[in-house]
Amino acid sequence: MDYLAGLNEPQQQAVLHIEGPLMIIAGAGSGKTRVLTFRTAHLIEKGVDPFQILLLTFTNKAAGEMRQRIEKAVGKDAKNLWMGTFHSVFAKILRFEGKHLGYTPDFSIYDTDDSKSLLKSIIKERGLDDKIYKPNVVFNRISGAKNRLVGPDEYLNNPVIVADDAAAKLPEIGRLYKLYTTRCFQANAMDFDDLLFNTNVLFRDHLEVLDKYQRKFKHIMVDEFQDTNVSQYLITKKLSAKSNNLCVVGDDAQSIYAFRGASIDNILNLEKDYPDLTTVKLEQNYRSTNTIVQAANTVIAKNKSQLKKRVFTENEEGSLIELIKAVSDNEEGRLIATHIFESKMAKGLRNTDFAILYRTNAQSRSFEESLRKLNIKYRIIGGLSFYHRREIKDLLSYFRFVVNQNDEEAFKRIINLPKRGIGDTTVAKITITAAEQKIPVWEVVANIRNYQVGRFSDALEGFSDLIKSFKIMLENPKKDAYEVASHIAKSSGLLKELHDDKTVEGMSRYENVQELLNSIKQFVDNPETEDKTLSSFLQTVSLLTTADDDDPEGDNDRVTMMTIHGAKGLEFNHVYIVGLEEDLFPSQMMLQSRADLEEERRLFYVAITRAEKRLVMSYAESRYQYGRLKPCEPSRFLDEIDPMFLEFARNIRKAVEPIERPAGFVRNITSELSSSNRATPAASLGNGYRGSTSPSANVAPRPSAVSSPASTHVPSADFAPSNTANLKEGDKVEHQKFGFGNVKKMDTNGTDRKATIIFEKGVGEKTLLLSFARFYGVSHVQFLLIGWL
DNA sequence: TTTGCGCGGGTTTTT
DNA sequence: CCCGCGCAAA
Repeated sequence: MDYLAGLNEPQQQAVLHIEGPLMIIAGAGSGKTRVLTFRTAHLIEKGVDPFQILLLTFTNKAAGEMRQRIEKAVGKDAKNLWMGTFHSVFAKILRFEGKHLGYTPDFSIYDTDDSKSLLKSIIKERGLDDKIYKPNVVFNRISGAKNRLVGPDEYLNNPVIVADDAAAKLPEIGRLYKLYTTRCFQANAMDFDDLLFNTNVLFRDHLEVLDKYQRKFKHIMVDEFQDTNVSQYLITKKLSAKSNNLCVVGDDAQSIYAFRGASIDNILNLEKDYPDLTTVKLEQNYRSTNTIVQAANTVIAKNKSQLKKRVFTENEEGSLIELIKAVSDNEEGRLIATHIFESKMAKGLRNTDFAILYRTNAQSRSFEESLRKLNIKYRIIGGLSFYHRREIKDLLSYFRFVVNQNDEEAFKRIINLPKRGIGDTTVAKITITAAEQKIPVWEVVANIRNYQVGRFSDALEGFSDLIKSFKIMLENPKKDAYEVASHIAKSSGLLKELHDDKTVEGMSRYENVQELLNSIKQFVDNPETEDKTLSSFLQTVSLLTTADDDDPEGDNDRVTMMTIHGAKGLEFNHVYIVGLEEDLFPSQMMLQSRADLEEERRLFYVAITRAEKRLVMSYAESRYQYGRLKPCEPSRFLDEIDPMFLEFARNIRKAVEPIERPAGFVRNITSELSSSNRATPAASLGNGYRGSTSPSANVAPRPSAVSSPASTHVPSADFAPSNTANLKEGDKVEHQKFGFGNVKKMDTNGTDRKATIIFEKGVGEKTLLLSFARFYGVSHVQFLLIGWL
């Protein structure tokens, strides 16, 4: 047990504890991941079969990283651990066991958009006004109920809830809940909450199944326990009832997901459910300077619901926290970007040492612009994820419908795409008929002549023939997911439609679709993929978390930007917490809806404790919103860390002047952006709120459902995108993954265009099929700044 | 059924 | 400011 040497006493205690329930209260930066890793390794060393260990993490990425670390300690055995998010692990189990509840293994997973869209249809069908019954509100209400394990019937029979809805003048919600549930079931679909809810139902009603998994999982560990909801907690409680080996790790001070049903009580009350609970507190922070630790402690000191603990550090005092006051959000962006630039130069830091954390995704705009101007590379985590882009959802919907013909939401999306002359009226008729007769939509579509659905049967028959042909291909065991997927993309006409769209947007859409196909190829080629069906790909994809949206292979030296929620579990040398303004952070909404500042404080606590060495905060005195400049007050949080604040307020930075460019800094003149695939940020970004506009295509990370190096495999593509049409020998190019290079040779083979490129960095010579390659730009098109000489 | 125009409302965080 | 919706016209 050589690894025990590096651990402090409570850490060792946690690692060595094997039998019986254990709660590890792990303060920020206290080495929680190490403890979990070593504890797992220790279990395996003591003879526990990895198949019997279930480790539930908050993101799939966290699971992957931890698996690697465990593998380092114990070797290949780590492969057999059950690890993942609650949603992904139990979705997997439901694929096997869903039959007990009437689902097939191919059930669809509805994302939030699908759920809301379905709710909207139901609301309209019931003749209710969707301005009063806002799908959003109804959905949240239903989601809340599910997370507390209140099913539709219990909902309708619960006088308190009913009275509540009546008081809110929304008495129909219970009915809607019931209908929604029925429709999802008919569609052979589960939403995110259902994955947990149904797991609970499964374990409640099918004791033989519960017993099977109780025997299977002898040791259960839950990371980020403070962010589990009742539904999740009950699953772990049931599963561990036989073995009594439940180990939870969490920090009540970092509970920031109450809005989605997480209950801090899980952690506060665990002792009641487990009288023989052993509690270990990890209170020493190894991450941050003392200044940062103390500031963080001050922020949550006034919170009422928390466990007693004292986070301390033996690290150096560190530099004072800095506060930057800007006139506007744009200036804020400039000041922060310049600050980063200066620190980088002064201390020889890399981009990855920096993170900018904000409360809402929409705030990223000003920082993007400013960083770009200083040629600092960045990446945005979160925001509009790749899989929520329209074109991606469209194609995925095709896949979903071919796999599961009951999937009503997928059906609605693709029935008239590309345009077949089937309008909303017809679609509504079909879905209503299906719902009334309690049959799947597909029944109606496939036998359209038997149903009175108007005169457009021809178009509908064309559609159903198309789906039938896809289905036949899907069921052919010789065809892998990639072949089926690319066939669907082509034959449906989706690819063609996007290819014909010559706008910048259209071309980027086309590339995204190619990118999706590419990732399916990688999924299929990946030797670690057990189940290579399209259905399995869909399941994987639906449960990706935002943090998984990362590109481990690419040029990774980038400043990270994300919401504070997204930053949980991460650490950075220098952290900027921006937009510290009243109503923004703490959020107006949060205070209105829950009238409680505590979670916002914890959020601030999380943000502060991400920093290792240096912490900078900023606020703007005015901010663009709906195109208008609005005055802002500094956040009350600045007062909450009062003693610190007074001290560092004296150190408020001078406004930073634009830096002078050192000699040798090359600026390459830009021209003609038109044929580039750059998302022309300057043009599309007004001064105001960016909303859900895609975050600058050129810097946003690529999707990596399944990541692997850019494919050298060359599938046939029918269309070559025109943005690389002018590429010729001798051109200098920048590729998203491989960096700069020179085009050595161009090959045209039918419609396929290949470029052989010699890259400057390491990778050497590569031949890339242009439709699958992504370039920032082509030399005669533009580069802003090439770099330092 | 599709398209174009005018109007109103929207902004939290995520599996 | 931008998106999505409802309504009217083609």
